[in-house]
Amino acid sequence: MFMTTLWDRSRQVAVQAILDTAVRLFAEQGYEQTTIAQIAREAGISQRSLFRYFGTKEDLVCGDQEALGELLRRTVEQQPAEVSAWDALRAGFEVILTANHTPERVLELSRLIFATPSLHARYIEKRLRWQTELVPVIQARLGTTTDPSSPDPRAKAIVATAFACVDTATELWAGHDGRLDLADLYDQCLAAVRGED
Amino acid sequence: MFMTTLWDRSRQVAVQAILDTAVRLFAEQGYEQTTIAQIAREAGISQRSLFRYFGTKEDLVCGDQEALGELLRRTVEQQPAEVSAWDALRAGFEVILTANHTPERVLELSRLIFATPSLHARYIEKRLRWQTELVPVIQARLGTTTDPSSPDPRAKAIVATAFACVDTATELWAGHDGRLDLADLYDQCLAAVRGED
DNA sequence: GCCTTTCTGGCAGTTAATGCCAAGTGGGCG
DNA sequence: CGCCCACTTGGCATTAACTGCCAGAAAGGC
Repeated sequence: MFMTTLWDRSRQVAVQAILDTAVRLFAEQGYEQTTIAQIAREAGISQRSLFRYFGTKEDLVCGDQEALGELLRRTVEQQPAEVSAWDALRAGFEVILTANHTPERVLELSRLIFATPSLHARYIEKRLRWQTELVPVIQARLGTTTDPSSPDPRAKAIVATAFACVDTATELWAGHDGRLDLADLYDQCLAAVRGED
Repeated sequence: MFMTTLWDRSRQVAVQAILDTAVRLFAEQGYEQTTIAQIAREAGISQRSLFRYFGTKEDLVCGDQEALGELLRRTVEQQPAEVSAWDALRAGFEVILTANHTPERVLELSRLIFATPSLHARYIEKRLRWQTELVPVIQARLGTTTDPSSPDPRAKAIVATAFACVDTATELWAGHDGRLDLADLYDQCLAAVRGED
């Protein structure tokens, strides 16, 4: 049923308000210099409730990635069978890009993540979970290896490399204030790695 | 001068004692369940001094990586000019591998790192610093790009990919209790990514 | 309107980490 | 040996990120 309870709605509003406050403060004075207490105060919420919405401070920046990971996996999975592993991953990344928030918000968050080592690390860690979910999908697309006695690292390696290129492209993109084309940068990274193309 | 003062020596002893205590406790009861207070108590040192030796709890596991990063950078840098970027990086990784502790200790630490999210994040963070240090070295080996107007993502992408393969190989290696050859796994990963070879 | 379910806020407590200061210890020197 | 300087150590207080607990408020079903 379309039972959007008031709880759900006010929750959505609260989450957005907290998120806006947090991102603004992070941009103004840096991530480490901003305390949870300050965010809670300015967002008009108790510290305790803030921790109920976002389990950790880092989740304020890279928290909503679970849904995106699911979208990515499904997109890659549903590519036609004749599409190569690399192209399937590329298609997935493309969808994620457009499904994201506004480009300005993405740019702001990217800058924050790449400027804060602990955030960058946590961000990559979240993405590692996406990677493990994608490995079987890519493995299926590669077919079985000729030697079934030793484990097949191909899928793992391909997925890890694709993400490394996404990361590299995003960092460059954020460093140039979004003036370059992200998809184009990704292609350049992949070309540099794979030689031909 | 070769002035190995008593301070330096006792410092070395203390560091080793703390490290042994910490790794043992982490293996016995897990990383998160072990407190700094407990490590300090069992190592016979004050909590305050422990923090002077190791700035953070995470450094107890992946702390001595600064020296390794330096070694890696220098090794890659000193490869002959005719060695390709990929081979130079491979040579660097090879040196690091053998320069490390005993394989058992490495295996133990790897398992701990891959099993503990916060440790994994910190480990990634340290490696990201290695990457940024290596990018100019690889860039020099690649030569300048034909189009100087747009930034050159090649070095960044190559370094990121090489590390992604190291990470993939290490995870597989740790998952198989070190029964496989790490260098061999790395080569397989790179072959899967780069096609030929 | 009443009762159950769920959410909220405050409070105390834990843990990692940092600054400060007094006390201890090694090392050089007359 | 005794003295002084440099450096280290340990305890204390403090901060910031979390977590558990409990009382009270708000929402939803009847």
